[in-house]
Amino acid sequence: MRIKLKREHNMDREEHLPKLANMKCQRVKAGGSFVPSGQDEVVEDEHLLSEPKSDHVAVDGVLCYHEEYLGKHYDIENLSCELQCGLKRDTGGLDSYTTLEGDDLKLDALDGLLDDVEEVDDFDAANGLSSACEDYLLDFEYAEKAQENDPSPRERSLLGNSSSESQSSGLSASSTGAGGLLESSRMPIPKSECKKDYLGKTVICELHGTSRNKCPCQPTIGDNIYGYSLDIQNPDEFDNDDNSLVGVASSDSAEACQISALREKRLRKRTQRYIEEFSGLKSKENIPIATSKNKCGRSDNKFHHLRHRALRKGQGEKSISETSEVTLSQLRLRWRLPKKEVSFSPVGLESDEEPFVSDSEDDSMAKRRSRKHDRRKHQRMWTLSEVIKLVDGISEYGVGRWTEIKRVLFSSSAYRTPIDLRDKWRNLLRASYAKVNKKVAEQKQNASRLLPTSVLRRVRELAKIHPYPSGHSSKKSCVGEVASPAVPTQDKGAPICLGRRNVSRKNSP
DNA sequence: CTTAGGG
DNA sequence: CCCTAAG
Repeated sequence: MRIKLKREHNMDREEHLPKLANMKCQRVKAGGSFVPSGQDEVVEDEHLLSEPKSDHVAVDGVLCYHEEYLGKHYDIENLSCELQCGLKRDTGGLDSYTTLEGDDLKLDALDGLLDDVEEVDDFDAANGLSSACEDYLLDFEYAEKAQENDPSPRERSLLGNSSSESQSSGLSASSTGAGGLLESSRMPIPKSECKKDYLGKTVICELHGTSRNKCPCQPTIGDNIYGYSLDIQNPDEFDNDDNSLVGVASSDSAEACQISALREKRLRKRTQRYIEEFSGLKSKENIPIATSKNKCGRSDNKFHHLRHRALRKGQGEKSISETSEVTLSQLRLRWRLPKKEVSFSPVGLESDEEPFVSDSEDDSMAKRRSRKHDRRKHQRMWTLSEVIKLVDGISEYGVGRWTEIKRVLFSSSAYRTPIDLRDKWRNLLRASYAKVNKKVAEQKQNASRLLPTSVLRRVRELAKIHPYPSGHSSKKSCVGEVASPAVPTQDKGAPICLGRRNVSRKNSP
């Protein structure tokens, strides 16, 4: 999105702009559900790919096949020239597009491009770093160009600076002139390719420089180069953006895999792998996980927010911080961590659990599965709030109505299945029994890890009411009894059970 | 499909 | 958590 907008703004020829703008908007909206959009787009892409037309080619090229095309159809020089032209005009560099876009073809190409971008974004979308991918892609092209073109040294220097800046700055860099330049340069490339005829030759100075800068070393071209450049360049970006990248990689990995499988070959593969590795290495940084569910919002917001969040982190949003701001690495750890951290989060606060982690988690999970065939889904700690919800749900709906409870209380948390609820309940019961038997003393000892007494009490009560195995004894519908018998150990003054839960449900069936 | 039960 | 059997 951002890029697109940028382009529009940048475009010198505003006449065309409106068109593009509209188109873009539509697309975006239509795509609105970034994730879902994938299918259609994919189809399109394929279609495009199949077709030899330059326009399509351009698009494709952007995504994956860029190299081939370059080799076959284009003179890099031309491209670079065009690109540069665009760049020259303004740092935005999108101009090239604008010029190109005048034609329908151009538009198409653009759309395709955009779509692709969006798709890419989709991946990221979850995480909200749309730009990262693009940058990534662009970089590739970039590298290629660099290789092919012979940039003049001086140019290089110029661009070099800018490029470096952009990288360093990370995503935000785009905003900066340098960043903009880079992006623009990259973006235009595809078009320029298509259009190379059009622009034919403008001067490339700047571009070359940039490209050069980045990948001065690469002698050869081709996949190797591709990878090469990638490695070289990305690190920086990753560092800066790694959040986004990582997030991206993690997010939607499943979808990504599917979609990517179609076209993306090396591009995505590398990225993911790369990302993963990096993520592993870079546990250091915190990656905020997107909390908001709506995808659109996400993509846009994330980007900006990420940093802010990082900054804010220290502050005290307990509940939120816990959930929302989890690094990938942290997340992993967290799965294995003792409950403490999680369980103690303030109960009420978590608006809940799920939003934040769910996406990232799912992604990560998917990722892992895909990678390792791990069957076991990584454990997700039950938070106190969750437990409470569960208990409430059970009290309300009765034991055994896991799906109901799931639906009502845990609808937000995708990762909790009815079975999970049941299992959790089972464990709670066990715990409650244990406690009862052992008495308070132990509770105190373990207190830190254990559930709050209130919860325990409730669990116990429920347990009495319905013994886990559905074979509930219809026994006590009434509260009074329940409270009295076993619970002595604790001081609970008032019978908790009564108020809320009706036992009735259970009996009925 | 959902639940129970066991691993 | 996962897997399987049973309703």
